Amino acid sequence: MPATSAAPRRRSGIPEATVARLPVYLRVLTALAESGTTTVSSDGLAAAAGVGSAKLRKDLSHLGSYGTRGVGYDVEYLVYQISRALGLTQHYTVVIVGVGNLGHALANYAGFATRGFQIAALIDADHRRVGETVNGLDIHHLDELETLVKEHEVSIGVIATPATSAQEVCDRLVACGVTSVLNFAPIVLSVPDSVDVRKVDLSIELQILAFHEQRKSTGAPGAAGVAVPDEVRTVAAAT
Amino acid sequence: MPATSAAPRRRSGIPEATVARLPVYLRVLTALAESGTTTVSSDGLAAAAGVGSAKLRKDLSHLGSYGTRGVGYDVEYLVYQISRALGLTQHYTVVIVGVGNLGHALANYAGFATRGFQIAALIDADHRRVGETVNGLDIHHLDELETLVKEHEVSIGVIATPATSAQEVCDRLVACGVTSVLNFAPIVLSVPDSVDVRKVDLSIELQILAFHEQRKSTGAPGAAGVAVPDEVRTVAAAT
DNA sequence: ACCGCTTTGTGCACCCGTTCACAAGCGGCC
DNA sequence: GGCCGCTTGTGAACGGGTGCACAAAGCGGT
Repeated sequence: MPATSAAPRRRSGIPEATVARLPVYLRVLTALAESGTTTVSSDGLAAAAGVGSAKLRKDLSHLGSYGTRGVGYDVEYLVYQISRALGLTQHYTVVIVGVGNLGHALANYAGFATRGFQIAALIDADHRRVGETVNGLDIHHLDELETLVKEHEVSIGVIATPATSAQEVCDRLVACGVTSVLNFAPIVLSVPDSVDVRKVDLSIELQILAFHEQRKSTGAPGAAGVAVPDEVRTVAAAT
Repeated sequence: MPATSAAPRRRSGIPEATVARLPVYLRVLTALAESGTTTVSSDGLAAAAGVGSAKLRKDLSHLGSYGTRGVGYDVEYLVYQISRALGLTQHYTVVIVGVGNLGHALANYAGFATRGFQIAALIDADHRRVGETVNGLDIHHLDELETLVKEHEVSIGVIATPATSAQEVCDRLVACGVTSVLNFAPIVLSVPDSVDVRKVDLSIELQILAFHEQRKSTGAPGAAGVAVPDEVRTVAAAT
């Protein structure tokens, strides 16, 4: 059965919506730290992260009271606390399955290593790619998936394969102990409830933007209720 | 400085949460159509999309009553209605800025063209890449950005540049009329309220997974048989 | 030592989204 | 033609998230 969606997982004290924002705060804070800033107010941090200051304070309050009234937050300390809350003080091992264009991009992505994620292996189904090296990482064949996952105690699998093989790869990952999956293939994966899946879908994001584009181009001042226009007015698009 | 507002956008009749799921339904439906299925029930469609059937029906009810009680939904008709609701019956032109690994992946991604998004141009700051061809598309230099955007009436910009140049590129896109931005760079972009921004952030997704991994490993070990060192028992008193 | 300024942390009310449960509606079977 | 089973569409209850507004709490200046 597909788990999916936002389950009411409250075993931890931190709301899911907050968890989703913590990495953003973390990134902004590390940038601040590198620029030499030692202290930041909730207003400042909120502005940099693109959220409201009240929301930010409430988010941080779920981790504990790590600010100083009248002053703000100590950047370095907050970085540590957020990292710990997110579990980034541990090390996670990752495999990337599918070394096409996207797989290459992922293998070269700096954001992985800098947050404690170690890429244990790149895996591809194409024998011709096996043996190649991307960003210092060897490409292994799909046959070795189980061996590699167990050997490196991989806990997170990244699927960057074509849609047709994504479910099969996912099943194999889950079967040998992977408990979290990041899926870039444009399909809905079925996994046991015990496995977390997050998906990143380029096409979906574009379509959501298209929806908002449409709203803008239809003028739409205050239409309520409404006759659904079968035809939409485009500004100047005649093909 | 206009910070990005994650405010509830209620200007259209369709809730934002529903809009985010419509592309998923659309994908499942097109797959069904290709496999020859002509009608589908809310239960069947919901299962394939990984959501609850009640939620699916409520989502679709926002578009209108396009189902037949006792029967289900006509696949082809529903595809059309969702496409129309999302604005995919219109034609959108896209530029991709930054032709690194990720840019290549995007340029080759089939999901763009198949949903009515046309890539007008690939743009990169590196002169050495200019003139190359990716997936039949020429790479132009960053200097031509304004010209290309205006000439092709681009409405959506995709930013796949390094973080350092993302804000500048974004500003230039907005300045010459782009009203929607899909950002892959790991920074928070500042844009006027009139511009929609969606971000896709690999690192953030991984960190969210890490959080859930942590929860699993600190909870009940013994599922799946992967031994994890449990040195992270720093839990403060939970009230 | 006190006062006033600043900023955090949070109680509260509101709103969006999810879920349940069921009446309404449609097709097919007898 | 009437009944029966199936499925949609939706009213209503519920829960989580957001934003407001303010009291509590430090710090610096006098």
